[in-house]
Amino acid sequence: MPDATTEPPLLGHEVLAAVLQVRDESLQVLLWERAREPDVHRWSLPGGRLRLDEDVEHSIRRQLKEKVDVRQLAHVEQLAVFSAPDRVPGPRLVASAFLGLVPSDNDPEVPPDTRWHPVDALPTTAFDHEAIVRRAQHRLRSKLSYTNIGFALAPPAFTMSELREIYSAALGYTVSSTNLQRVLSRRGLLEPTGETTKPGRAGGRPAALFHFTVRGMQVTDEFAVLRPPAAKTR
Amino acid sequence: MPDATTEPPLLGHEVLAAVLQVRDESLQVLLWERAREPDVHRWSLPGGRLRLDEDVEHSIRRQLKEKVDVRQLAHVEQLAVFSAPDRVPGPRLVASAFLGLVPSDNDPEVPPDTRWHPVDALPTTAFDHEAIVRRAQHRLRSKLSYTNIGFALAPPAFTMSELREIYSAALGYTVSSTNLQRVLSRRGLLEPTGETTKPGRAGGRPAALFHFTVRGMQVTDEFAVLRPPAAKTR
DNA sequence: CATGTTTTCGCTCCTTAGGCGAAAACCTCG
DNA sequence: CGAGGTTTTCGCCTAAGGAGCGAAAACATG
Repeated sequence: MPDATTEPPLLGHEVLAAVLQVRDESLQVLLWERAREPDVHRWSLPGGRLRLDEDVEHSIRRQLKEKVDVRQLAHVEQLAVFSAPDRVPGPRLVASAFLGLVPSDNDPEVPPDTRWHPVDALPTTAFDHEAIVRRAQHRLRSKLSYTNIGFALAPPAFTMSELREIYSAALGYTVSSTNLQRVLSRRGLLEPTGETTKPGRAGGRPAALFHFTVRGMQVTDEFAVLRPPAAKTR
Repeated sequence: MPDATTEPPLLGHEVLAAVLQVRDESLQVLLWERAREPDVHRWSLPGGRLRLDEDVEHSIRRQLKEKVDVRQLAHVEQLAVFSAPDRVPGPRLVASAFLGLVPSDNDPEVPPDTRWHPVDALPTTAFDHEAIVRRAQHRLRSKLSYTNIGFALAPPAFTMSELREIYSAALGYTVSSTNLQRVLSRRGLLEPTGETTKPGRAGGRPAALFHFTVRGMQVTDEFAVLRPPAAKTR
């Protein structure tokens, strides 16, 4: 409520993103190494200050574009606000945290101080950034199960084995490609392209290529377990 | 990143809550009528400025305690940050929005300028508060289906008919008490207390009383559709 | 005690997740 | 070029959870 009774407290606001990608069979997050105090040499999430003329979504997209070359962000969503008064030393700074997803087929160019780190083997992180990564990881895992967010981790076309590996890496447990295909197809999210890949040098049956349908390409958190009444088909 | 290179922009931060409760068979939200410009006489969400010594969760809880007497908030969770530069007139103000849930059995005392409004018949709201209410409603509906958040809307003990009405009102469509009981019981969230109610003046079989189990009393968004491998029983 | 009302329970059906093994389709090597 | 090895695909089955429906149970009233 914009009242100017006394003096309203003003504070800094930053946006941070845990950008996740499956690479080398594991889920990894993009971090850069701090060169200055505080928390020198600790690893922190990309992001930066919120400008006065932009909302947080614009801001995180701009910052990611500026600091690291991540144009192919397939999905970005808010995670939560991190606002503990002492979350960073110095003047109060509130953070809007985001989850970003990059399809596994591209390898964006990143500055020299920036690296991908497996989320299961994080280096010492700065401030509360590890908590943010954990939150991102948890959100991704949940949504992989009950939404179609998987498309944001997968390349435009893929074999079921490839998709299986992506899902397995992100979920942290092995999923079978048989079942994965069934589930995604049944929901109308998956479609064969018609093409097949040539088998590896070890032989094996050539794999069919799939891609997500248009319907599968935007995130829907529509997924009821207590379903709406059965729409009475006649 | 706390760098003092140039001058980091400072901005105001408020916390707002869409407090929802099922009353009179419909899902309602707590709003108060603005007495001052801007947006006089429009209805807005309870909340207020974030203080420098508290995080947003503390802040919203404090503000709700101060402005309206809602001590029995069964559940509070972050919704999202609303940060459009022009979301309120005047100096920049970012909002952290929350969802709050009040069990249907209590009728908290509220100030005279404050009213409950059915979410399906909102009055003209101030600023972007309607969007926040919509978001809250959507979040509630989703989570009712795939989590056990329902306990926060229900009284400590209830009949299945009562719970059915609560769920129906919140979800916006009729659910059967038979199925509701089955689903919740199977998940180990529901338990009969052993007691029964006396039937109304119209007669009828006395209804058994239920309550949520301890396990059902904290929100778990654990709900995988792609389930972890079957834990190999034997 | 007949009638009306509300709740509860048992049975069945359908959809979806998951498992498993056989068949299909390719490779390489002798 | 056929045997053996590899990888993918497909069909068939099971299990589990959600949903529907009607009968039975348990009360009230006149």
